[in-house]
Amino acid sequence: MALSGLFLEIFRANGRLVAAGDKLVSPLGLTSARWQVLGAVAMSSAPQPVAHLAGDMGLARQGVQRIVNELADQGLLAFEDNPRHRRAKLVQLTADGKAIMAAAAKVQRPWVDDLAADLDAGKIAIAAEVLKALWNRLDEEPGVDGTLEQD
Amino acid sequence: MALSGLFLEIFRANGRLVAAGDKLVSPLGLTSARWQVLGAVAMSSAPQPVAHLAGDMGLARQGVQRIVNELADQGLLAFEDNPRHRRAKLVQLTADGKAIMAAAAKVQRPWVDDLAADLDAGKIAIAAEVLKALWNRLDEEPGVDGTLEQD
DNA sequence: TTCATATTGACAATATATTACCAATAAGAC
DNA sequence: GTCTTATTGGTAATATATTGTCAATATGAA
Repeated sequence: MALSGLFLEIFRANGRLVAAGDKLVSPLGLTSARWQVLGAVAMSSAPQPVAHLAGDMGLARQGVQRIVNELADQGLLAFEDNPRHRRAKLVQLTADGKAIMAAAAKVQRPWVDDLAADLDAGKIAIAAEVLKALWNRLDEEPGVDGTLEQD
Repeated sequence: MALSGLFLEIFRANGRLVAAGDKLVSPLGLTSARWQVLGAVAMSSAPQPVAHLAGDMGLARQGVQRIVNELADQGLLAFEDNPRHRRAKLVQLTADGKAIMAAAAKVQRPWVDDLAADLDAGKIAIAAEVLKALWNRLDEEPGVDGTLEQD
């Protein structure tokens, strides 16, 4: 089954990407996970509560919460009052957070460009399309009772 | 940059696959990680020491060691003396281990077939090819000093 | 309003992974 | 033979992520 083979490649690629990301941004005092959280905040058009960020990333709410709290302690993220929900504060990049993301982008760009040079752009697009279709199907996957579970 | 987008899809797909695998084999008392270790043992043509299995999986030796030890305590794996190395025992599936892998395959097959039905087989192959090329490049990636690090 | 439901954050327990370091073993250079 | 190096397993500390549970808050139905 070709699809099972793809699964193994996804596991392997994921591990290497996390390791490579850790190495890339460790001089900035970041890790892959923290960088990804900062990226999710940066990419969102408007400030989001933690639960929404976790949903975007496809991760459990609680894990993202832990990292967001630590990044806030570190001064890279800040909580803003949410007029629509008293508890669900909106997460924003601070000036320091924006600066560190700019620094990360600066080391990331040549690294990604170098990687991309060896790969076929059309095939990259197809791979991204397949993976997105795959995880979208997995998100819809019903439980044994036919319901979709949350949290 | 299209490649950066692919990275995000890999992270998302990885998380969903682990979650789906956990759900699939939890009735058997397995997790995704243990299932993958058992799979690595099953797929190897000859019994391997733990360090080789970890290399095949692209994971740190120590993490695989922990799971192998637990699976051995559970009676699913067994260590066999290695004539070429006194410490590096060879890991093998026990009868129980083979039975549980057969049971896992039985629930996995229809699940994978169902997923594959919605995806283009040719594109799956391309995606696997791209991911393999990607992590191969990441494995070669030199450190800042130009050397390849191990362990 | 009142009630049920969903969302959100907080906290704890656990599984999964990493890195770092050490000891035992093996292989090869000399 | 000796010495150096690489491989391998063991152990510990830590980061990452999951699930489970609870309380606070918001939403919508009755």
